[in-house]
Amino acid sequence: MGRAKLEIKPIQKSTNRQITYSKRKKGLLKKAYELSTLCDIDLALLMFSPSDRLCLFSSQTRIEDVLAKYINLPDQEREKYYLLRTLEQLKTENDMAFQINEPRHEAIHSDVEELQKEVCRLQRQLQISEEELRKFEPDPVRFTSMEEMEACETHLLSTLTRVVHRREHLLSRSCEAPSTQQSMENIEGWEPEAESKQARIIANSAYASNQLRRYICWFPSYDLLLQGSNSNPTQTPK
Amino acid sequence: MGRAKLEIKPIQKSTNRQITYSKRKKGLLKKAYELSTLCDIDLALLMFSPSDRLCLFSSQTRIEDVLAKYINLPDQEREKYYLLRTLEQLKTENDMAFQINEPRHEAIHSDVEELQKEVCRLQRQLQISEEELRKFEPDPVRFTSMEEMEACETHLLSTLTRVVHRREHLLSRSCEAPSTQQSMENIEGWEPEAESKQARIIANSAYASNQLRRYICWFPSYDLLLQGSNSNPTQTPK
DNA sequence: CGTACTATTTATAAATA
DNA sequence: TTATTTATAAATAGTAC
Repeated sequence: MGRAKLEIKPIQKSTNRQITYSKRKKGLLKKAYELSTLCDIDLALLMFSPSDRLCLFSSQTRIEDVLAKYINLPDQEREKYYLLRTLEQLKTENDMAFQINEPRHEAIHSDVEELQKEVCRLQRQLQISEEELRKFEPDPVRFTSMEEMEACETHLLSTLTRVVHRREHLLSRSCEAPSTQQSMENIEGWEPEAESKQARIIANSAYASNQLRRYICWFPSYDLLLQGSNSNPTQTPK
Repeated sequence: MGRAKLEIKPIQKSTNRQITYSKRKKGLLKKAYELSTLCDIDLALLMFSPSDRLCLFSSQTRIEDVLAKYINLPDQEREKYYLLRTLEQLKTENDMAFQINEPRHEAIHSDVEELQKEVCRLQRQLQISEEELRKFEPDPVRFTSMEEMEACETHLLSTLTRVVHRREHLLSRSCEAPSTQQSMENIEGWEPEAESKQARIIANSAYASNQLRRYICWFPSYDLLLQGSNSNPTQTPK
């Protein structure tokens, strides 16, 4: 349509390209609007102008919902494979529906495949991190076996032990005899060390030592965990 | 175009609607292809057929990148606000660009706003869950204060205690005197209870009781944690 | 950049196979 | 159903403002 037939290939002249974009964008938006209205369907159209500005059309909220589904995958288990399935259908559909004598099929195909891979990858990643979180934040009612419960306990205990040892290690480096209550009360006069992170830690240890003492009182068994430590263990208060 | 002028409003007859969809979909895809080729732009088109089947077109990989950005938000901090920004631009642009005498502007506007809210909500949610995970999986070297370290320990300990109490509770419900080694060896003859979850748990407790005994040997201080439990505490083996 | 004007091409509604 | 034909409506390339 138009005075002359225009070959479908990139327009070289920048001004012409911009003009054509403006005109055809308007047309495409109108067509999209008409189709979505006539057939009462959800439709979204996203494009970037030659100067890379975003232009968007969407008929309903469905497309946003699809994006939300992408994002909310962890929460909405039942919709997890929705997209993957529709993309699979699409690969077939595209070859059927897109009957233009241009070598676009391949590009579309590989785009879709990349998208599918990405979705798969993300689903795997999600599954992994969900499992990881379950290890830490278990719902005790949900346990189905004692082994599971024990694995959880072991995991928590080892993390806890690691943290406790770390603190114990830091305390022992900060004063020569941190194992007695006497010496723990003396740590208020320390000089912070050079290393920035440790300096900050040690600057807080006067407060921390008191907290630790109270902590041990609350949990009499707790200090026993420290006995596995390489550094001097804190003694149980009598 | 066509024998008669067609009003742009939802087609009532299902068959006609389906026919019009097929025809206009093809046309829209062609237009989208032509525009994206002529102007060398990134373009994506997503639509759902009247029977809710997905049809997609995309000119390059850009749109997938945008989706990937949505999805990868947690990983790619620097691109976190890209979409939000472009959506902001869009709100202005839409009013300018979409010059059709139809009351679509408002709908588009509110769609965009919803999207923006969704993005904000997800960013908040992400931040929260990241913090939550840090509580569980701390890098001890990263601690900047003793309070932080202690908060972490308390958190781990309370989770651990919760799990331990839960197990203790289940064991005590499953046999009358779970506190002696003798009675723990007798639990192999239990009748599983009616409740499905608990039934599964209890079916495993013969094995579990042995595991627990070994566990207590490995961590002599561990059973002391149980003393805060409401149910009968497990005794420390002598 | 936007509009307005055509001469043409293109899309497609309705009919038909 | 789905594909093809045909008459007509719509889009737009080139042009000028």
